[in-house]
Amino acid sequence: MTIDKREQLIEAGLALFYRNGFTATGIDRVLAEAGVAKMTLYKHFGSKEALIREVLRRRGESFRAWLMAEVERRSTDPRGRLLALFEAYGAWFREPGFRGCIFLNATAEFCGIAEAIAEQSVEHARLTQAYIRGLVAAANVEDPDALTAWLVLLLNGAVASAQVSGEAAWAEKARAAAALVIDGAPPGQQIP
Amino acid sequence: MTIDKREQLIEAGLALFYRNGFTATGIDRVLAEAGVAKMTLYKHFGSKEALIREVLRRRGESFRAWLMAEVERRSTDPRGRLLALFEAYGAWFREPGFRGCIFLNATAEFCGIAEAIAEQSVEHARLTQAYIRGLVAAANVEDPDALTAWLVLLLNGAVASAQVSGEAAWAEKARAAAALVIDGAPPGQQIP
DNA sequence: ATTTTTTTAGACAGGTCGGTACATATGTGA
DNA sequence: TCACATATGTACCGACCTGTCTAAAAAAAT
Repeated sequence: MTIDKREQLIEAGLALFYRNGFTATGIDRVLAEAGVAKMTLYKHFGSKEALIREVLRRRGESFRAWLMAEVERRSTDPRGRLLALFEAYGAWFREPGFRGCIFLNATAEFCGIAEAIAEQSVEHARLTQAYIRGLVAAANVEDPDALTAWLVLLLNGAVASAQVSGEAAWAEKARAAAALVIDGAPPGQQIP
Repeated sequence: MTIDKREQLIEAGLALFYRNGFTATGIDRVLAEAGVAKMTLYKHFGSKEALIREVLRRRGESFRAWLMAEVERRSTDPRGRLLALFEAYGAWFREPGFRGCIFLNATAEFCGIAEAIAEQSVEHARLTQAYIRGLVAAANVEDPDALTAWLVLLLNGAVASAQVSGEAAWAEKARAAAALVIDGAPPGQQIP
């Protein structure tokens, strides 16, 4: 095969699930978009749920890679990188077709219903927070775990608020709040 | 009729839509739960979408009323009431069957798809923010709009994080961050 | 007691859902 | 050239979807 059918299914699934929701998107629409036969989907994934899981796993990988690259590109200063998180989110909110975070959306649809899918969101949150925790560690503050939690709260809040209101400016408001909690967090012991 | 059928439909719809999602919940399940005939639903609401809209409208009213009562009950001090928002949210997160905010869930399913439904979430956010704005106004800070936005971000972030992780403790983390931004916000001009 | 409104059960329509079966075709490597 | 894996189209399954219809029953109002 010149083109990997499996890949096309994941890409089509990502686009359609994100745009129209998971439950509302039928298998047939994914097949039509991917240009693939139904049996091929079930050979590769076995079920719609498994396809969704794989779509989320892949989206998590690429989103975190994108976020890290954006943060590193925007600043080299440890504190600047924390603020760069919010700038990257602002750019994300302004992408055409932005419809919130697919993991928060998946949680809204599947938490308490399809745990194997919801687990992907937990995992993405865990990995994203671990990355932010690393950025915070470089910023030398007294309580890095607390600051990490505050930044995560502001980031998630910005996503939710931006999705509901359609206003990407929530990213800048969150950035301002982040600047305040970063400065408000007492610095750790100075290295002499 | 001894019992109002319309009311039963709204209550059954709220419970089922919240627990299992909007798209995933069929009309028939709502009818069975409400103990009502199908025609009665369509006489009262005309469509599933209209029922969802009414469910959200009613849920918004009762949630905001509950939140206001909780905040007033927990503190009389202006700053204490801002923190009481987060304490009320913590109690909410710990309610059995908590599955996030039904408005954020509705936005995840319907934003960009069924605007008449998504609009209910926008309206709820608007009214909730107006209430918080009033609380902030009483706290006498220099930039009440900014503080309102920061509190909203932390509240929404707490809901999203608590839903994904299942950990209600995010409410206390958000409360700590709120205390920081409240204290970090310079006080407004003192009345002599 | 009679009229009027509301609610009922159940069948029905026209689709879509996720998933399976099967026989054919297409491409690949030995 | 032959064998093998992969992908194809299409039909099909039973279940479920929202919404409509009808004719009878229950309830409310007069």
